[in-house]
Amino acid sequence: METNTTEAPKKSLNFIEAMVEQDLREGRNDGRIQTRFPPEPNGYLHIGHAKAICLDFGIAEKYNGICNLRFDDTNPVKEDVEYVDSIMEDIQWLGYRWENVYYASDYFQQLWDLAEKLILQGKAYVDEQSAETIAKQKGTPTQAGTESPYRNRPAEESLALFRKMNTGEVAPGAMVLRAKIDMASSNMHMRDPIMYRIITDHPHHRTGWTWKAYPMYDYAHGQSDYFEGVTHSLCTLEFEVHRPLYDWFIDQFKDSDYRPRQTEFNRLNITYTVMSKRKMLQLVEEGLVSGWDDPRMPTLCGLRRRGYSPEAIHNFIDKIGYTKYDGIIDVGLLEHAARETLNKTATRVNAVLNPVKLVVTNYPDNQVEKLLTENNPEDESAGTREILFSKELYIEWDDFMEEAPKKFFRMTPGQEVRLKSAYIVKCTGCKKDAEGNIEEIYCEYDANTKSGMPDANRKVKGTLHWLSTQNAIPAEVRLYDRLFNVENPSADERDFRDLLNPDSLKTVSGCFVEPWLKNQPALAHFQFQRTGYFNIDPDTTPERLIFNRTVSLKDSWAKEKKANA
RNA sequence: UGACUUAUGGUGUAACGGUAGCACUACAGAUUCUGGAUCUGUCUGUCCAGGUUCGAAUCCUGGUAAGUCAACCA
Repeated sequence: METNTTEAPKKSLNFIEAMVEQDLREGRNDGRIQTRFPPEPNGYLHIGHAKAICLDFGIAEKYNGICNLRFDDTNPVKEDVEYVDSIMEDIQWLGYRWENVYYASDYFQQLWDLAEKLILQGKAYVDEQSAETIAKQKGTPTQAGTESPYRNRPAEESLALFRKMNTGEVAPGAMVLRAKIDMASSNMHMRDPIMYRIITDHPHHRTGWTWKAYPMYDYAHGQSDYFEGVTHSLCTLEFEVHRPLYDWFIDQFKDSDYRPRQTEFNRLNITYTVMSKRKMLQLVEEGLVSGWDDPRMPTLCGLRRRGYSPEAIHNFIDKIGYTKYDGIIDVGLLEHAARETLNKTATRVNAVLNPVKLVVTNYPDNQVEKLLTENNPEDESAGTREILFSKELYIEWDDFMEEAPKKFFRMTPGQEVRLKSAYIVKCTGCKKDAEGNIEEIYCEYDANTKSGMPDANRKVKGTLHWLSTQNAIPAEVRLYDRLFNVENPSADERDFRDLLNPDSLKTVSGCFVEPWLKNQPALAHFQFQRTGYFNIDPDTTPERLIFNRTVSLKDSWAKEKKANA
């Protein structure tokens, strides 16, 4: 008796979902689930952030919780509203809605009050040593640090100085507030970490010049979680060593059973790609790419411009999973996710990237026919459209060989091929100039083999895409390849700029496409039949139609050619 | 020569003490009006050494390897 044959196979939980379900079973935090996505507004979101976003928002969605967006804006030197806007746009593009938007800067007063309390309890002190001295005293991972001479100053003294830190009376760098924990801890982060530093030369993007002393990440982040009622604070592996400090701060202030908990997962690495904000910024600033939204960039705006849909991103994130193992994902998986998603939705069109003229010698000179072709064989509801056939056509250079190997199923003298949605034609030769360069190719068509007619079912090995010279319109096509030549640029000892792939962008002009593509909106995506998935670049103007290649189609002929080369 | 974390085919990810499975890749075949798509099949794996157990990828001990940490960044 099989009762559940119609049920989808149960997808196994990742370790975070398993943890959440256990927390739910145990009634932790009253069964409440709350997460947050906490970007610093100092750069554009990339595919690695998408992984975190899908987890933060996904967990909340799945377990009837809420997820807030919180900007961790505690360092006015680096942050800007420009980034706030793009971050919100990208999250929404991915299809998520936050419950609330918060800013760590919303809590500056609360954080300040708590810090004063900590000082009064003798758990924090103002240190007047220089940054260098403090760094030196910190010790090394294998060597304990030494205590600051200011460590045991009276609490009232620290409090008075702390207040001065925020009035402008104290120069940046002259004083910091430190938590008094353990200078001998094996965890460097517990060696009296800095809680506040003075920044006076940059206005904060939200609070302006109001504050002179700003809280550091470790203090502000955990407490913000606590203020908001976050239950699951999910972050990447490099924050693992921060967790004891996160917990320490929570312990100092916690006044009920509620407690947020930090859990770390592996960040996303992809082959032939860099995922560091610093390196991306460098690529942009040094003009090595055209901008944050260069289609070769792993930023969300770059992927969007490249032709990736939110569905393709989700599809990819679903495949890679969440663990604590710091590996590197094959970029082929990202490409596969794009093909898989686009295959179902992209309208098939004819586009000839590298055209050569094909003359159907036995076709009437001035005749033109309208033929029907399907928009998407994967989706019958996509319907059909008309295309124009005439005596003179364009086909790809790659589809002709005067002397071809046996496995070449395309245009070569004496061989029959099908012109997609049109006729079966037989190649009869070509015309050459004085130097022997081929100028045009000749063939004869069989009038009884028009698509839909009985003779059209004749077996031919190859089917070619084509365009009529009567109505094809010119276009520019940008072909993208991986940005880097080495699998793992971050692990390479050479300067990452020396590892760039010089052929990551090939601009091809003189292409031809179907005329109706002129009127499509930016980012609209298509499959260029037998070639790949392409979308309309926002640089497109009425005079200049530009396409980006999102990803090529799998090409077993290219593989065959390579194998025999 | 410290602390924390991790280790399953080429890559990523399952198996929660009981048949090592899935996806991508690669390779073969079927099919096809896209050399696309689809379908079928094949190759390849539990880091090492001990221990506990009827039984270990899973638990324990010890190695080995990798990642992270010494910003007044987040």
